[in-house]
Amino acid sequence: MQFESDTRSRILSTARDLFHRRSYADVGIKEICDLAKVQKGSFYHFFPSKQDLASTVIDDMADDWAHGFVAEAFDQELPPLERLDYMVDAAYFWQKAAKDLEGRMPGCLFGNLALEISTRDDVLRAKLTSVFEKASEKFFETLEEAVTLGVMAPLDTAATATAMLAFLEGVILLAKTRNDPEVVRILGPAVQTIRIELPSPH
Amino acid sequence: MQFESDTRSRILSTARDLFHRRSYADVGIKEICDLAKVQKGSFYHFFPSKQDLASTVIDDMADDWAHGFVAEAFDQELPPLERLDYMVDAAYFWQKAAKDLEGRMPGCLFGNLALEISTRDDVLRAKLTSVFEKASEKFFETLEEAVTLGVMAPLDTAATATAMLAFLEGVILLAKTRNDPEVVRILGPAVQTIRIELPSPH
DNA sequence: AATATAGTTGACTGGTTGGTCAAGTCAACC
DNA sequence: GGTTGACTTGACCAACCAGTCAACTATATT
Repeated sequence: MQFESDTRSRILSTARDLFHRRSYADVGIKEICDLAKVQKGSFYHFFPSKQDLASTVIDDMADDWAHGFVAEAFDQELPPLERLDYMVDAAYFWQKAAKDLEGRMPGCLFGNLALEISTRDDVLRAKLTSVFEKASEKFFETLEEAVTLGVMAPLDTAATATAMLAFLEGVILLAKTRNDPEVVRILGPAVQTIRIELPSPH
Repeated sequence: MQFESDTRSRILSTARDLFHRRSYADVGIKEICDLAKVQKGSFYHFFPSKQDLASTVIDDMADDWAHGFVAEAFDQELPPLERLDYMVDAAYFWQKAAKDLEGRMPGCLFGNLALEISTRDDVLRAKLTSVFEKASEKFFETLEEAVTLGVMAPLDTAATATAMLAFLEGVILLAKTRNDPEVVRILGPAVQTIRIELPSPH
């Protein structure tokens, strides 16, 4: 037994790619197997069900994400407000690259899956909630630091962090609908203007 | 022949409801027919295909929407900034009502469909783009008025309008993922803080 | 060499999918 | 009373779906 069977990881990356470019319901296991050059039975040797595959895909992508450009964007070395710009830039370049390559803006895998399956599958919904939660925490830390450094007036950092994440998801949604990554570049930077004030004292 | 055949409108409202609560791919024509108490053949008498049904559902919902709470929220009588609050309130109450009734937050039908099918069907994607375009125009008019009245400092009204729409869609996406309409109530009002400045004259 | 186990193969199942169609019903009009 | 055309009926279809399975191979352990 290897660290990670080649077959398994081939299934995983193919599924991730197809789920991202199309949707959960629209991609069948047969198609995944064909593209990954794997037999049906082998698939079910590694994954008990399609739902379980989706669950693993989410974990897998969340991992890559956290160790990839999210880690880069939220680099502690960068001044806090620049991290927000970095995040927007990274989203723009990624979406643009995908569009240039395949003609279509795939959007955010997590956002896509969330809207598609969160009314049908509570297990996956919970998983996606926690992915968003973790992303929101990165924004939170960034805002806390910005406030501490005095580059941002005090505000409700927790709520604002979530609002910023929501904004980015919304921008990507709109950009995907227009199939135009430029939407991300134009609207994205406004993430810095979003503010939710602290509950007023007295 | 009536103004609108009862059968047709029964199919339409059933489909709209199911597509909204679940998804396009997850709802089959048989299920729509069963719930609408209509035979398969009758369905295909009125709609040439499932795609055409979806197209009609989008038009139908966009119409109801434009003449319903969007018309109310963007009422010319209201001060411009209050219209934004009204919009958020309306979204909150609608989502909350749906959740109280069925246990699930359905989110925004347009947003849901956009992420699910816009990489697969350009006809429907174009239709959704125009729905968002129209909504964005309402924000645009509101911002223009706010600037004219002097209650808002001059800014890039067109870009900000789209950004505000994106924000609301993102907030609803996150709320749906958490299955918690309160997210809309808490984050929604921050829509007023979003600003995209005019290109600097220098 | 014998055994155990991880991985692979591809045919198979029962159910569902979007969509078709020939045969019919019914009300309106000539 | 005959004809037209909108509407309805339900059986039917090929393709596809997620998932199963018994037989097989390859490798590692004893």
